[in-house]
Amino acid sequence: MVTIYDIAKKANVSAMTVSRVINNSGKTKESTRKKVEQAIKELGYVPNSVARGLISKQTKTLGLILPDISNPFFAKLARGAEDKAHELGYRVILSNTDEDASKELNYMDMVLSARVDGVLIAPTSDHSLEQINRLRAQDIPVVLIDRTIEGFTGDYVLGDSYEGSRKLMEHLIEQGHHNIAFINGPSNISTARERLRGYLETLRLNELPVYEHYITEIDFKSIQAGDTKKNIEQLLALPSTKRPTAIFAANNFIAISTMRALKELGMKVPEDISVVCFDEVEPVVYFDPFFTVASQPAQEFGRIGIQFLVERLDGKTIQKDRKIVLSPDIHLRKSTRPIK
Amino acid sequence: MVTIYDIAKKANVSAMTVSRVINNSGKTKESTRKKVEQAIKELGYVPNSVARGLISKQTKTLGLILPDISNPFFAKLARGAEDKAHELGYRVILSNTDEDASKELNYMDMVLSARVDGVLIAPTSDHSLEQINRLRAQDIPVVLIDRTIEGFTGDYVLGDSYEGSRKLMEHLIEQGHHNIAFINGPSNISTARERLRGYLETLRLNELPVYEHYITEIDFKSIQAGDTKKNIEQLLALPSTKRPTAIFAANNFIAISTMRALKELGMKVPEDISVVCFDEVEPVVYFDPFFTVASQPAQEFGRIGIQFLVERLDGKTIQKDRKIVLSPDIHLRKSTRPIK
DNA sequence: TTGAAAGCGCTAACAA
DNA sequence: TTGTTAGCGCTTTCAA
Repeated sequence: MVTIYDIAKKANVSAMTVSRVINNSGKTKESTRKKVEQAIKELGYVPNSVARGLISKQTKTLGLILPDISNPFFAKLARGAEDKAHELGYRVILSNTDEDASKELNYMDMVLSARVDGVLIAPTSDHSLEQINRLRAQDIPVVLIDRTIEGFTGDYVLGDSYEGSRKLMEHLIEQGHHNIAFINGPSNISTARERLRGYLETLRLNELPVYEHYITEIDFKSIQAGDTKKNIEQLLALPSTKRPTAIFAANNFIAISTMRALKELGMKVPEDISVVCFDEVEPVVYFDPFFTVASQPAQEFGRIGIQFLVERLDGKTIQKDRKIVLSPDIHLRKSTRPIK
Repeated sequence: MVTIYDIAKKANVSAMTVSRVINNSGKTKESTRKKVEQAIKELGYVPNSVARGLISKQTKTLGLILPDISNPFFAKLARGAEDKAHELGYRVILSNTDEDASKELNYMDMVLSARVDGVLIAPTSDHSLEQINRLRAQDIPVVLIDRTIEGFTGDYVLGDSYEGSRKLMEHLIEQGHHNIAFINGPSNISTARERLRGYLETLRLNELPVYEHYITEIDFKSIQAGDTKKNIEQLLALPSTKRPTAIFAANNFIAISTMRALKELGMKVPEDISVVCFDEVEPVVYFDPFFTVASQPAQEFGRIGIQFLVERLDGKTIQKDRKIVLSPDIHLRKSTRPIK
């Protein structure tokens, strides 16, 4: 592997001069710079970021910690993040937590040992705060993405879960639905709490009763295991007058598993029951927009998150926490229909 | 930031002893190890991989270079790769080339400067060979994923594009389709060449004529720009007896843009025209399997690719190139129908 | 079983 | 404008 000393020898200068040429720092005579650049080209030299990182304490690497990159929402977010990071001269290390706190901890150690300059994370739960503070203790800036955490101070980029929830619910109610079931994610994730808040508030504003048995929670692993069907079966087991006419699925994966369960149970959407959800069900949306959804600008989440992170690294002078909450777009499509 | 010297001081030993404890190398007395471990815990020490990497010339980091992580096929592949890498103790740096050779070159420099231990790449075209050889020249193992390159020697993990193509075509022909258009990806990508070979061979075996104007190519950027519509319009402009009754879209993104164009042009699938493609259109497939596809085990691509890569790093003793070609699964669904 | 010295590739600080 | 020296945090080598 070629080092600056090889270049120095070839160009008949000192290693320091080579360093200056590479970094465009200090003064170098035009002619020596030419010589050095020539040698670099001939030997195919590429600077060693590892050595550079050791001395400068900047690895130009960021950690991106997400629940699951195979969820199109997070894939888009990751794409936005990676693009922005690359624009700004940073590399991105990817991790998938599967919403599992122990995996998350594991990846925290990993990014710590890698000495990343900053971390963009969608935390698995409020308990992640402890891990985040571990990073903070090492002066590693952390920006939250998609979710916040109780007691967290710092930058974040979220979607407006409350607003999206309000709008989806209003839509259903306008369509005549009064019995609306809500299949939520785990309430230790902020988006779930906000979506529940929107659900309850909309019922209240419309003077509709809250039926506790309409509200269920399901976590990532249970969705994967196909347990959504149990939630649905319970709802359908209710006496026909009490059975929900619509389901609000709190995210795209819940919506998909809900659709699957409904199908297996012989229920047609929207004929027999209406369904709405958060997040697009991509990429099919491009040719057959089926779901009525609250769509979030995932790619923007990623771009802005990285932007904030890097600004913390560069400027260091930003005093105030920046908390961005992006509004979802409501798309009315074919998974809902008016009743009575 | 805590270093081994801080630990050494606290535990009243030398830095070297701390190093030995951390790495479980050499002999250390039980009691000193305890002392050191205690100090590590108290100070929250995490080893610095950067320093380690400088001396050991192993960064425990791999490069993953893909066209676009927001394509569910590559997202799944990335998920498999990241999981396997993590199991084996490696970090993954993610890059998106958008099938663009200059972006690819850019990322090659990036992984080179990061001194990754190995690279898993879906190359943008046969021209990527030059870049790959640059890595090889630095003794960085490269494993190809999803695609191969003319003149490449080394490990790869591909899907059997020829076989998938053959089977999709046989299915269409069995259904009575004789006029089958083929919208392919750019022929400088091996999968496109193999899929074309399968297309042509199936026509030949069935003694059907090849119509040159049925075969078109479209690249990544043109798909993004919505140009697929032009290809479709040309096909539909043919006199009705010569118009294709089915379209074979070479991948999921082409299929989606084809569906969209057909819709805009007032054509229904499968009523007016049948469509088949490569790769699942996820995640909708889980509740509404629409497309007749050749489905590839994307996650396996990633897992096996990383496995091969790390084996090169560890063993170094593998002489023979390992070339894995995984068969696709054909799923017959609702996007095709028999004619006449 | 433990420690001291040297050096990985680079750059900050100073000197020439 | 260019070069010398030292050291980032760690591990390899050799010595005790």
